Formats: sequence, structure tokens, C-alpha cells
Amino acid sequence: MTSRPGKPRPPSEPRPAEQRPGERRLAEAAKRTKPATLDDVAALAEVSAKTVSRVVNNEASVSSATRERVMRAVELLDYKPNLNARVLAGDRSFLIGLFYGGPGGFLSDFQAGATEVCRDSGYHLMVEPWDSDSTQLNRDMASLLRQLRLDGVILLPPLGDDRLICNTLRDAGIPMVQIAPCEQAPDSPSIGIDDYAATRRLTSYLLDLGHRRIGFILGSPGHGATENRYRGFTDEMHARRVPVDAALVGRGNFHFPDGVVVAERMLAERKPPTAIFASNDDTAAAAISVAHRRGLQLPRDLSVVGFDDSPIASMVWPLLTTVRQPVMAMARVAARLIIENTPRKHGWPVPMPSSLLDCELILRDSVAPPRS
Amino acid sequence: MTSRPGKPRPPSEPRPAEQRPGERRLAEAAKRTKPATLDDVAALAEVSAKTVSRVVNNEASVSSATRERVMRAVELLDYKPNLNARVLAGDRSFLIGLFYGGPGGFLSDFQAGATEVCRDSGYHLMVEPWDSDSTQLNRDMASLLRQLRLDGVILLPPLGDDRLICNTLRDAGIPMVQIAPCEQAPDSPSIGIDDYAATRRLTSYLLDLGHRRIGFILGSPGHGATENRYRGFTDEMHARRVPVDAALVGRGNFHFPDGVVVAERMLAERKPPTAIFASNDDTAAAAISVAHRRGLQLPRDLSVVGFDDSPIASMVWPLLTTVRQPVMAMARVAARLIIENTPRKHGWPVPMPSSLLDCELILRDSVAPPRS
DNA sequence: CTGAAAGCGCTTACAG
DNA sequence: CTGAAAGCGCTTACAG
Repeated sequence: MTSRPGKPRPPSEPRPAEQRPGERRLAEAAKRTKPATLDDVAALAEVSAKTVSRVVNNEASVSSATRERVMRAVELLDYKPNLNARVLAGDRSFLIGLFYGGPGGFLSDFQAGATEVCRDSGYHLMVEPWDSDSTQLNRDMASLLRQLRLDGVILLPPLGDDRLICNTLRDAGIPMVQIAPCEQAPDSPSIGIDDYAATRRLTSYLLDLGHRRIGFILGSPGHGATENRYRGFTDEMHARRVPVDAALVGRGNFHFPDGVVVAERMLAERKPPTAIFASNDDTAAAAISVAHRRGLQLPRDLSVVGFDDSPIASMVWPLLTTVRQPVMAMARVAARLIIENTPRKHGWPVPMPSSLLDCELILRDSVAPPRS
Repeated sequence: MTSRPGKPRPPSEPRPAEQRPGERRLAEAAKRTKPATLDDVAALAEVSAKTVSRVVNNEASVSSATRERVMRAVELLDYKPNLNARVLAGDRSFLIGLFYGGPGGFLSDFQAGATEVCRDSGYHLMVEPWDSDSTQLNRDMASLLRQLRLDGVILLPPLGDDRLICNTLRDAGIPMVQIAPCEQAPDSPSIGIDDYAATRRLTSYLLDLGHRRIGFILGSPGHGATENRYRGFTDEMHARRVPVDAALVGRGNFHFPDGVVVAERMLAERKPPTAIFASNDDTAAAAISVAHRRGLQLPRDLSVVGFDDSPIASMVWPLLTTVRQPVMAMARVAARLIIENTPRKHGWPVPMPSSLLDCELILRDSVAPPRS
């Protein structure tokens, strides 16, 4: 055990721990006021620090007898490696960045899923908001990356499509995982759902019920989800030979207030839609709100569907028919991708697989056949 | 500059930087591939590492000439202190824990506010969820605290009232700030709003409009907000000599589904309330949803008020009258409290002030005089 | 399969 | 006001 010059170990207190087994050692450990270090474990297990390090890091080349002995010492002293020392000495940080910038709905579940995986692996999550419009974003981010040396970064939409951010990360040599991007960056995996297919299915459901005038509230420009959902909608409509009326397609931004504006306009049309497909639940809630305000009976006078199955979907009346994204699962996959591929020297050691997770149609009360 | 034994600096490449001013040095800096270290700055500024450290840490005793010179070198090399080295050597971590366990609504705004303050001070936020029911919470938390050595922890409700958590933190010697607790822990500051006064004001508003049968949906047991809001309600009712009907007081837990159950029961009463005061916006939204389902006209047939001014308050129809909590401001105050009082040796160096921030009544569309 | 030495990039405790 | 030395608790690069 090393100690600072100011606090030498009193010579009157020898360290019998090494010579005595079991109980005695436990008592020693309990008395200890400062957390045990790797050297403490090494002394107790009567091996070198390096060997303890090997055991703690699950390296293969340790005899099982030695491993056993070290593990017992770790237990006894309740040893936890000091993260900062590990990071400073090694080339991994055990830190994952979760960067976000867009609407907040996604974040909270995602964070929960990622934190769960991190905790199981001794990793930690640094959640950082970024304002894409900030002029000093790249400076700020570069500075953060140098201070923290993240092992990887998860980019929540729409950050995965931000050139500046992706370049900053690439320059810093930090692996990233994009969530639901428009287009995949070279060498970086992405995680998402099949927005296109899900939208087609939900559109098909509305068509099957007899709807023909269906309004569509777009999401924010620059989000992969926005484009894929709209394509799914139009493709399904065309496939079923139902025209898409341009007057019934409105630009939104995934936020409630814009949804209100768009829905107001649609419902004020001479021939209003009998159904509205909103690109997310917040704007679907907006459509419902507008409909109530105009005295419509839901879902009789208007069907509304959303996307995400966010909390709001179950808080409006009628309950929203929507698509459930497996947000927690996406988070877990993303976090594992980073953890399992650290340490690495330059870029990903193996090609990282992108994945498209399954999502689920949630049929609730906000849809009915159109009044003929 | 030090370097690992494996990578000695080629002797053919001397380091002219120290002898040459300005431009040349900048060029040197640009070529550099690894981030500059404190020693690099010291060499360039021709001072000792310790002096650079003093400047970087804003210690007083540095002549302004020296300070200037060091600052220029820092600029030139774009030096950022390595967080891990700082933490390992010093006794602060530049890390603040944001622990939460309850409903998520609060978290996202709070996180935004705290992150903002942290970024300005070179701090970082570790957001960690804790399940109060977990049997190994204290083990997990103790382990985390030893790995990370947080400079302080912010406890979102209801964690500030969790004995086990507070004790674990105290044992680890980590300062904490409680947000909106039931009762203040000794030696720890708390941040909140005056729930009691706000509830009285909002209750008074309903009474002024003529409401006499007012239902109340309680929050989760164990939250400070739950108790203080209920006390505010009953005290105001009593002060105005209006009886509180026990049949119109329902146990909730701040979540929508429970709000639905409670509201159903109240509205099924022989003499239903003309107004419902919900302890938060989610349960207020539940009351609104139930009212819609029962075919009531809002706010004519039923007034509803909530608390928090969370996003849902503006997404339901009619728009919710509620109380706006200054969540971002609370977050900033809490984060600053920790930052400004680190480093410290044992507990808070000075008595930390608790604060009660102002909140605001937001009058919207969900309230009207009772139908007589 | 195991260990001794050096180093990661800072700060502390001293000394002047 | 400034600096030289030692140390924080780990891992890397070697050597055996």
C-alpha cells in the first residue's frame, strides 16, 4: 500500500493481514476507512497488482487457482476499481455519450434502457444536449470530447444526420451509433425501426376501414422518421389507387403547437379529411385537441392515428391508435454495440451491424370507419 | 513533456517551441496530434506545471504577467485539462449525480437546467435512475459512489425522502441537495417551491368562481408535494368555511391511470364535484379524459386544475389551468449549490441555504364557474 | 501463467 | 509569488 508523504502508516501498526486467513481479514477490511485499492487486493491475495488487474478485467491468462484467490480478496475488501485511474492509465473511459438535440419524448425511455445496460457493464452514461444552431457547437463538443474521452457516442435523432457533429466525432476518433437517421454514415452503425413498413401497415388499416380522404401531418425536416413515414404513407395510398390530396399534407415539426396549426387548416377545408395520420403522437394529440374544439365527435367524425406510443397517446381521449417503437430495446442494442467494441484502436474493429427492430401497431380508440 | 517508454521522441526532431514566439508556436501546436497536456503548456509558457495548474484553477497567487503568459499558451495549444487526471490527483470529481426514481415528467427539464450550469463550470452530470424497491440499492449505490466519487448529488423527489439513500450518501460523505422533499435532512439544503401557498391560491381561485364541491386527487404518498398540496387545499377550504367531502378526496400516485380510477369514482358520486383539483397535470389530464368519456362538456360541466405546467397541460382540451414550477431554475440553483461548495473536506463548508422559488398560476381554459 | 517498472496527466504538501 | 518532488490508482509494454 502506498500513501501520501503527509500520512505515513504508524510503525506501531504492522499489517498482519497477509499472514492470517479468513475472519481476521474480514475484520481488517471492515475497519478500513478508505476504499480498498488494487494494491490492497494484491497484498491480501499475495499476488502482484498486475495479476489483480488481469482478474478484474477478465483476461484469460490467469490460473483458476490464482483467480479464485484474487476474487476472494476482492470480495473481502469489497474492492471496486477507481474509474478515473482506469481511464487515465488505459485507453478506454467506460463512458458512453448520449447526445440529443431534438424533441424530448424519446430521450427518457432511451436513457433508461441505455443506463440499464451500462450499469451491468460498469459503464456510465453522459447525457448531453446539443443545440445544432449554436455557432460554437464544434468547439464545445471537441472540448468535451477531449476532457472526457468517451468510448462511444449515441446520436439521437436528428443528430445522426448532422454533418458537423458526425465530423467532429470522426475527427476525435470516437465511434458513434446513429439512431433512426435519414442516411447511414459510412462505417457507423445505425439502429432504428422500419418506419416505412409500419406506416404502410397503419395506412392500410385506415384504408381497409374505408377512409379515402386521409390527412398527413409531416414531422420535422431532416429526420429520417419524417421522410420514411411520409414515403410509407404515399406509397401505400398509391398502391391502393387512392389519391394523396396536397391540401391534406401539412408540414409539422413533431411538436404539439405546429400540429394544431396544421390540423386547424385541414379541418377547415371544404372537404375535410375523415382521418388524419400524424407523424408522431404529439401532433396526433394536437389533431384531437383541434377536433374537440371544433365540436367534432371522436372517432365518429374523425379518426386520428399517431406514431411512437409515447405517454401522451394514453392520456388523450379517445386513446390513440399508434405504432409502438421499442425505444428501450433500441437503447440497449446501441449501448451494447459500443461496449462490446471497446477497446479498439481506430474505428470499429469489426464491421458493426446496423439493426432494424420490430415495432408494433397499437390499435386503440381513436379510429373508426368514416361516417358515410 | 513525458512520453511512454515505447514511443521516445525522435532525437532528430528537437523542440524549438520554447525559444520562438508567436506564429511558429501556433504552427507547432497545429501539427500536434495528441491533445496538449499541462506539461506542454508549462514548457511553452516557460513556467512550472504547478503554476499552470494554479492559473487553470483560478488560484489567486499568480502574478498577472505570469497568468497572462500561461493563458496565452493555453489558448495556443487549445489546452483542456484531462478530467480523469484531475480527479485522480485532486479531491473533486467535477461530476454531479442527478438521481431520480419517480415519475419522469420533472426529469427532462431539470436535466436541461442542470446540464447548462455544469457546462459553464466544467462539470458534468451523471443521471442515474434508482429503484427504491430494489433490495440491492444500497450496494449498487455505494459501489457507484466509490467508482465515481461525485462532488454532490441532487435528489429528485421522492428520493430526497428515502432514508436508505440519504444514509448511503451520508456514509459516503457526499453532499446532497434535496428537491421538494417532505422534510429537510439535517445539514442538507433543499430546493423547492411553496406548494402550500400555491395550492391555497389556486383553491381560492376556484372558490371565488363559486365552486363548493371540489374534488381532490392526491399525489403519491411520501412526496413532499403530495402533503403540502393537500394541506394547502384543505386549509384554504376550511379558511373559507367550505367542507371537504371525504368522498371527493382520492388517493393517486401522480400517474395518469390512477387519476382515471379516482376521477371515475368521483364523477360517479350521487353529488359529483363541480371542480377537480389534481395534484399534478397527468392526473388532471386523466380527469379531463374521464369527463370526456362520460360526455361532459368542459369546462361548463366540470372545472379541472392541475399542477406543474408540464407539456401535457397544453396538449389536452381544454387547456389546463395549472401552476408552473420553475423547474429549470430549481435545477440551476441546485447545481450551483454543489459546484460552489466544492471542494470541501467534510460536509458543507458553510451552511447551505435552502430555497423556495416562486411559482406562477397559469390560468387557461379548463376552469369556468359552476353551472348553478 | 506471472511480475517489476514506468507512465497516464494532473494536484497535494512542502519549501523557498 | 513560484517550483521540485511525490503521489493519486490504475494499465501498458516488456520480460521471463
